[in-house]
Amino acid sequence: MIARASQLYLPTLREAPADAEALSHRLLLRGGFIRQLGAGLWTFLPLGWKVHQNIVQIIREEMNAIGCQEMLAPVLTPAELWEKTGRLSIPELFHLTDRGGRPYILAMTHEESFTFHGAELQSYRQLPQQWYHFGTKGRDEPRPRAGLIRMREFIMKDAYSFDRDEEGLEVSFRRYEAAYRKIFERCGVETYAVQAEPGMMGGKESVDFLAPAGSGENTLVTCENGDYAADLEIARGIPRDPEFPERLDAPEEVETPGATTIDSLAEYLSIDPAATSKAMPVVANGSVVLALVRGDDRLESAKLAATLGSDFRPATEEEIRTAFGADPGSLGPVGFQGEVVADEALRAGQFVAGANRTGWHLRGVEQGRDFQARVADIREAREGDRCPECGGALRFQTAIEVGHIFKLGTRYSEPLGAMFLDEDGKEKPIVMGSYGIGPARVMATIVEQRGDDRGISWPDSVAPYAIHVVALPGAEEQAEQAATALDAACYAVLLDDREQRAGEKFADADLIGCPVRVTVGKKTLEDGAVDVRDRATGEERRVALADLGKVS
RNA sequence: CGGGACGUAGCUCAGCCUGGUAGAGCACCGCGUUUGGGACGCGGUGGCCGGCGGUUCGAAUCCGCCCGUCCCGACCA
Repeated sequence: MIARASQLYLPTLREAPADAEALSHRLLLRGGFIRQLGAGLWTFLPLGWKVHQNIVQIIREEMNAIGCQEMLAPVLTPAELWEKTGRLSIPELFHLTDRGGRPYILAMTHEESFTFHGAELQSYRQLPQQWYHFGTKGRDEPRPRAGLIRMREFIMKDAYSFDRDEEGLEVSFRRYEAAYRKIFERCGVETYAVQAEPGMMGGKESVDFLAPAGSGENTLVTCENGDYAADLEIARGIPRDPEFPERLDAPEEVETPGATTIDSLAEYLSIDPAATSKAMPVVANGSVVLALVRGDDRLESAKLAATLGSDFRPATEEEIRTAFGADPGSLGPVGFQGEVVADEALRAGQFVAGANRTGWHLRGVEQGRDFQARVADIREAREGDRCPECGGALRFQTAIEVGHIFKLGTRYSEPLGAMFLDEDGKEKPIVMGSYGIGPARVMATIVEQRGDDRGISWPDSVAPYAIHVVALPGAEEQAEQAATALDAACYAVLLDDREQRAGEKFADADLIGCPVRVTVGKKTLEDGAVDVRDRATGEERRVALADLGKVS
């Protein structure tokens, strides 16, 4: 079937709305792939849906290839299931009731639903199982953004593995990891698999697939030598060494009037900001904990939360005065009665710290001698750090999270009673994993990574059409012939048969981004030829009309 | 949820400060000339100026409330 531009709903735009900033947002909108219905709500127009379906099909094939079975679970879900797993209070969850007042939620992911069905598995003989679906997710995002990058409703491929034990889960997990690499490769997307925080999934181990892009919500940290990649939230970097002042045998008080920031403190004392320490009092589990990082560093809250094993919040000024007897800006670990968590960078050396006396600091404060701290990696890696593996330079890029896989363990099987009887006759909870990919995010990522100022450049694997035949005035018939020949050779063909000027057709072709453009016009028809142009490279060659369909 | 901005034609925006019958470019429709990189001329269609209330003889314009959208942050499988 030849698609005719004159009949397609393909509303391309010369300009993007002023509020569209991300490249993928602008180009998908301008190319007539998507349209907005509301905040975080997007309709896929015919071409956009084609691309989405192509990505879905690649994912489907790779899931099937590892023995994963496709099914479909509803979006509307009895709230009871989420009550049992304790996830009913997640703020992003959409709640609703039916006419009888019974509570439901819109699934934002389907662990509960799949585990509910997994509970029907009875025996180790039925394990392992791998199930997946392309399910619609609803999320009451506080801030949808950037077109397809963060939506309130979207389709996700989520898969769930059911194993007897941790060893089985490990095998399943690695299989998905390998399948994901193939999927992203086939979609033409550059990704890095990195260790990540499990977040609300509450699992043990998780691997994030991050794709560097011009826009995105994650920061990918990679080493120039290719031996390290991590999400900024957990990235380890080696900071430069501070220039320490002369060593002191004991801390020494120094008056620092008005020096409440690291910059002003370092300037006042004429020392390297890296030779100071920054005190960040937080409240975790009802008590004040002092998080201490080097003066030139920033606290990475995800790392601190992981170290503390719980969420925390900044302490209020009142809590600070009660716990330290001083104002913020003069706080330090010496003499503090609560727990101190100090960053690795403070393990050795003497630093300036707040004296817990407003307007005063201490010089020569040493961890282990002057105060006792739990030493952990709680700083945010930053530009200029060196690689923890090889000492190479670290690179920071914004990235889109296109996939995330989790080892769930028995987080869901226990509360939902998904038990099986093992060989030894004992009842055990099923050990689970969950594995997600957002096809729309993959789509946005492809545009981010491959788009240019003129438009999109789809890889063959996901392109809405393989070949875009542009019919120029006076060559309509020959363009039909060319399209027919290509169609017969099994190419998906888009024929631009609209009554438009050449320039507009070319501009639209560049924007829409089919891999190959065939230009049929009077200029070359005298020689019985057409121009075949590669969208990605811009290379053009002349091919005899009679040879079309024989070559790719 | 905090900070900022915006809402006028399908799209991009002007008009608002200083109240007095709603504008431009692009798009769209018709005719003509053009036709290998977003043409030109002539003539047209299209707007509850986000909503409600207030001030005023009179509100797109001033004031208040609400709604919506975007950006930064918080948040985020």
